[in-house]
Amino acid sequence: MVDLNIQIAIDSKFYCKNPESSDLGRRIVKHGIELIHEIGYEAFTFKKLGHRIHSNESSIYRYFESKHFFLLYLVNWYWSWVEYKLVFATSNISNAEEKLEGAVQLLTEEVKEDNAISYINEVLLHQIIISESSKAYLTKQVDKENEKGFYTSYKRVVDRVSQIIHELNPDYKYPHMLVSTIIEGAHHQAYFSDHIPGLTDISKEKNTIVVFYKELIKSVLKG
Amino acid sequence: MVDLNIQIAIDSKFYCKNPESSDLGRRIVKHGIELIHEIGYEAFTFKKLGHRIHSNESSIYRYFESKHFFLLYLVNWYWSWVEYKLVFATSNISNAEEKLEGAVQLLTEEVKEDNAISYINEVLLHQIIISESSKAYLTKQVDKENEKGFYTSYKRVVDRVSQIIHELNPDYKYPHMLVSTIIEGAHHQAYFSDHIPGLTDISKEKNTIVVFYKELIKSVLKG
DNA sequence: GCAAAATTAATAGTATTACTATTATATTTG
DNA sequence: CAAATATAATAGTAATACTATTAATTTTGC
Repeated sequence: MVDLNIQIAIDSKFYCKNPESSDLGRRIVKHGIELIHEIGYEAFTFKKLGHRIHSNESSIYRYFESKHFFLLYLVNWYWSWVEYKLVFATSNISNAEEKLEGAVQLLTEEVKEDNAISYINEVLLHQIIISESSKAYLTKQVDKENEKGFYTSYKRVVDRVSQIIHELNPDYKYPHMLVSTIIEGAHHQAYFSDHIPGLTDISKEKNTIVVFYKELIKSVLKG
Repeated sequence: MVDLNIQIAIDSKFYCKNPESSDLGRRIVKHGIELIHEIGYEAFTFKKLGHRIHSNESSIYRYFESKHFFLLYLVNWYWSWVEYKLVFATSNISNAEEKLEGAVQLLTEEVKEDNAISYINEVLLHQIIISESSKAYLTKQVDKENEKGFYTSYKRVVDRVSQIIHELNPDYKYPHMLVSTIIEGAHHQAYFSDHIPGLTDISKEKNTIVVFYKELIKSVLKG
């Protein structure tokens, strides 16, 4: 995937001060991703992050209201990035079936290369999405946050793929459910195959997950 | 579903002292479920629970090592209960297709009735499983805990349904992935339809989720 | 080049959490 | 009815998830 040093614009509701606007801000995001990846969201604190980047807890709070908002920021960044890749990967394909296959590929495959230009390591971020992102919405504030549009970037991705499904099969009644089942499913399967393999059918050839969901969506849309 | 006042036996690794063995233990579980349902896992503490049942934080610690173990206990109870229902619902059906349909029904439908005999409210517990259970395994200790068999009751359910799939279609390569995709998917869809409806295709008639996954599994196994 | 503004760092403090340890008081049971 | 066990009460700890204040540094606008 060719990345032309893109800028992912993140809505200001996710931060106090835009972390893209300063060196400190970018270091917070970069090392924040690394630290969450290393020790997990529960053990992650702004104090530890401050220490790691030779800065101060209180300075990080000037960028992010809380660690929950930091996670929301990362999740949002991720889905905006996926949307960008999705548009790029499907824009000049006219055949809906091909377009859908490309989309499913993108949503279910491992992220393997880090775009070294940006300060965000997409490989690590993808792993964080798999193992931590549900903690962003499995909370008692979900309704309030949904109203405020905190999950729109995720919804936009689901919507775009649903539209492709609609092109291909206008009678299919559950495109959104199908897409979100595949997205969440691919994340779960990746996590399970690493940690609870009894819940999957792992094989050493790596792209079992992609094959499984490509077959699945084809069968389902055939009816 | 007729429940003959069944006893779900939970492995002793989940508790310090068996909560079924005393009135206090049963009150801890009963009101623990209610409290987690009310305020969510993050805000839930043994101190609050102790206060609610007019007992003491330290007394609860004699039953459960930590709130994480309390959640593991509940999750385990849930899957043991589902396994029981699964065996009951499929045992005297000889036709594999019918059996599978019954299984999918059971795994994707809403739990609506509380078996008032037991001290566990299955309706609330099901809701907790939907919104909190992934927090039991999305942790950095998952590998250690999987080794110790903390997720075997979940695996057993997945295995049983996978076996039915195998009966029906011995060539199908991914029965475990299909089953765990459906189980996790149904939970997600239930949560999304309540909280982030843009990710689903909700309709007021309630059993959309059941219909969706029954159709899905049929299509997939047809190939 | 310098003062004002803005940013960052350092320090201290708070309420709460997730526990452990100890002791006292009930309750059960042999 | 004494001994064993269960429960309750109290106190204490290190860490968390912050807020507030002040000091030091950097940026910028003229």
